[in-house]
Amino acid sequence: MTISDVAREAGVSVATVSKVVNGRYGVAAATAERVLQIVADLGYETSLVASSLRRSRTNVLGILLAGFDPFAAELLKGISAEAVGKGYELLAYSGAISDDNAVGWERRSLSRLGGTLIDGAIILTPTVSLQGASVPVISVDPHTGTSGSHIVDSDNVAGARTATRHLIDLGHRRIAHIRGRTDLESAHRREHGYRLSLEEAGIPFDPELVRDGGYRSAWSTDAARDLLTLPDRPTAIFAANDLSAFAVLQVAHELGLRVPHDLSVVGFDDIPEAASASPRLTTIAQPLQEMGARAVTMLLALLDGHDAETHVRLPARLVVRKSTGPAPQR
Amino acid sequence: MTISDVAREAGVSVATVSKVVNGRYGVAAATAERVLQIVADLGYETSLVASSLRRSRTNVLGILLAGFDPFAAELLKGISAEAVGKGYELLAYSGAISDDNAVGWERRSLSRLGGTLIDGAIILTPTVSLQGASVPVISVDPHTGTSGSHIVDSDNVAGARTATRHLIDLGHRRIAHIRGRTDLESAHRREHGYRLSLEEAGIPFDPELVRDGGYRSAWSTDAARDLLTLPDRPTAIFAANDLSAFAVLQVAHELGLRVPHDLSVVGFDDIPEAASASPRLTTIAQPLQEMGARAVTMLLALLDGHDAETHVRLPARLVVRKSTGPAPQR
DNA sequence: TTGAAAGCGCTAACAC
DNA sequence: GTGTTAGCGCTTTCAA
Repeated sequence: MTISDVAREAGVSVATVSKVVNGRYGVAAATAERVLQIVADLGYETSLVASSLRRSRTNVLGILLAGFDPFAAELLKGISAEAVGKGYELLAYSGAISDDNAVGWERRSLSRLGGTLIDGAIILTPTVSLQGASVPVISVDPHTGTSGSHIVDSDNVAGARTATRHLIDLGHRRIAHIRGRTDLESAHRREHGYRLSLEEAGIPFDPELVRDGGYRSAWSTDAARDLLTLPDRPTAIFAANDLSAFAVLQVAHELGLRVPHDLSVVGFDDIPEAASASPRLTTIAQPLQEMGARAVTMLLALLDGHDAETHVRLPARLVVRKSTGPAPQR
Repeated sequence: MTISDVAREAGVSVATVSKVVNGRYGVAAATAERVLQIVADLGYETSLVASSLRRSRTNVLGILLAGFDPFAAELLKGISAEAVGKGYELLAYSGAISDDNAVGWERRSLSRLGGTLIDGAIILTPTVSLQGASVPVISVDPHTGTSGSHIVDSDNVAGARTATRHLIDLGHRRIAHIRGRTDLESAHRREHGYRLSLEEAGIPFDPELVRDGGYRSAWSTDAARDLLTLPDRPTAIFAANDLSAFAVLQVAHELGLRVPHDLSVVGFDDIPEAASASPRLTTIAQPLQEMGARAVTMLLALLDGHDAETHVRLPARLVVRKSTGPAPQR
C-alpha cells in the first residue's frame, strides 16, 4: 500500500497524489476529490519513514530513553499530557541496550533518529555531552551540569538536605547514605545535600556510612547489606532514589529489622510504587510529570524559533509516609 | 553526518562503508579497520530512517498507543523489561490525537510505521480491526474480541465478579456501576461480571444504578454526581477503572460523604496511583506488566516464524485497601 | 493543472 | 576487494 498504488488506482501521477494528500495548491478540485476518495477507500496513510527522509519537518517529537523504568514512565505521562493537541506526534525510543553500548546510548539514538525522523528531542538522564546535535534538544536530569543543551531538573541539593534533615529531626545521628550513579550530576548533588545537613547539625561525616548503589536495585541490595551488618549499624538510611530505598526495605526485612522501629528509610523520586511499598516509603518527590511538561514547553518554543529558558529547576518536596520514625533509644 | 561523509573521509565508496558498518564479508581487514576508525572519530551512526526504507528488517518493535496514560505506562514497563537483551529496539509511538482522528488511530499509526520502520507491533486497546496489517501484531486488551490478531488481555468478567462479590460480602445491596468505554470489549465484560454477581446473590438489577463513565475522569465525575445525589443513593460503587474510581472519591468528598463509612468504592486496573489515593483504593489488579511481557514473548515468537498462542488471558485479582468497608446500617 | 525527474541516506546486486 | 548502480516511498522543483 504505497503512494503508487493510489496513483495507479486514481489514474494520476504520484506527484499529484502527494499534493492532494498534503493539501498543496495547484490541483483541480475534481481530481483532488477523486484522489481523496481512493485514499479513504484504500486506507492509505503516508509512510512516516519515506516522507521524513525527504522533508525537513516531520512534526514528531522524540523522547530518548535508556528504558521504560518508573522514572521515565512518570516523565512520559507529563510529556504526553502537555503535548496533546499541539499537533505533534510522540515517539519514545529506547535503543537496544547491552553492556557494550551502555554508555553513549543517547548520542547513538540521537544520530539514528535526528535530522530526519524527529524535529526535536527530549533526552532523559543523558550522561554524555550532546553538543552539535542536528535538532533542538532538552535534557532532563542530565549529567553534564549546565553544559550544552537546555535543561530541566529538580533541586536535588535542597531535596537531599530536606530528607536528611527530616531524619535528624527525628533524633537520628548515625545516618547512612546509599549513593546514586556516580556518573550522574543528580547523584553528586544528593550526596552534597546529605553532607550539608549533617554539617549543619554538627554530625561528623563518616565515610563508612556512604556506599554506592548506582540507582540500581542489585547494587543497592549489596550496599544495604553491608551497612546493616556493620557492628555499629546506622539507625537511618537516606537512599539516593526509591529503587535503592526498596532494596533497603527488602534487606531490612530479611535481617529481621523493623522499619521504622529499628531503621528509618528515606528515598528520592516518589515514583508511584513508593506509596505501595511496605511500609509505605517516605521520600522526596520530584515533580516528574511537571518536569516532563516543562521540557515539552521548552522544546516547542525552540522549534518555533523562540528563546527558551536555558535551565529550569523545579522544587522537590518531602513526602512523609511510614518508613521513618523516631531514632531507637540506645 | 551521513555515510557519504564517512566514505569521503576514508577515501572509499559508500558501499564499502555500508559493508563495514554492517559487518558484511568482502572487505580487506585494513580497509575495514580504517573505516571503523573514521566512524568512531566522526561519531557516525546509520540513520534508522534511511536504512529501514531499504531493508526489510529493522530490529525495532513498535508499541502503538493513544497516549502515555498510567495504563500504557505500566504495560510499557513490562514490555521494556521483557525486551531487554533480546536485540530489539523499542519505539513507542503516539500519533497526534485530536477529535477528528480519535477513531482509527491504531490503523493510521500502523500504516505510517508498518512495513518499513518496525518489524512488528504491540497495540494497546485497539478499537478497530487490524486485519491485513503488513507486520505481525499483538493486541493488548482490544475491542474486537478474538477477531484477527493475537491477543493478550486479562479476565475481566472474573475480575468484575470478584469486585462486586467483595461488596456483597460486606453487606452492600445497592451497588452501582460506572461503565467503561462502551466501544471496548473490556467494558462489557466488566459490566457482565457485575451483573453475574448480583444475580448470584439474588439482588435485582437496577438500571438506574448503571451509568456511563467512558473510562474517563470527566464523564465519571458526572456519573458519580448523578448516582450520589439519587434519593436512594447506592452504598457502594464499582467503577469500571481506577480513573473512574478516583472521580467517585472526589465527588464523594465534595458531597461530604466519608469513604468507606458512607460509601464503598472499588476500581479496576490497579494503576500505581491507586495505592496513593485517599483513601487508598480497593481495586482489581490486572497484571499489566506481565501482560506487556507476554505480548513481547508472543511477538518475538511470531517474528521468529514460530507459532504463538492466539489468545493469552491472565487472571485479575482483588486488592483490598481502604476504600471499602461494611455497608452502613439503615 | 499535471507529470517527469531528481534526490533524501542507505543497502544489495552486480560488475569490475 | 571495491565501486557502480538501482531503488526503497516520498516530496519538490521544473517543464509541459
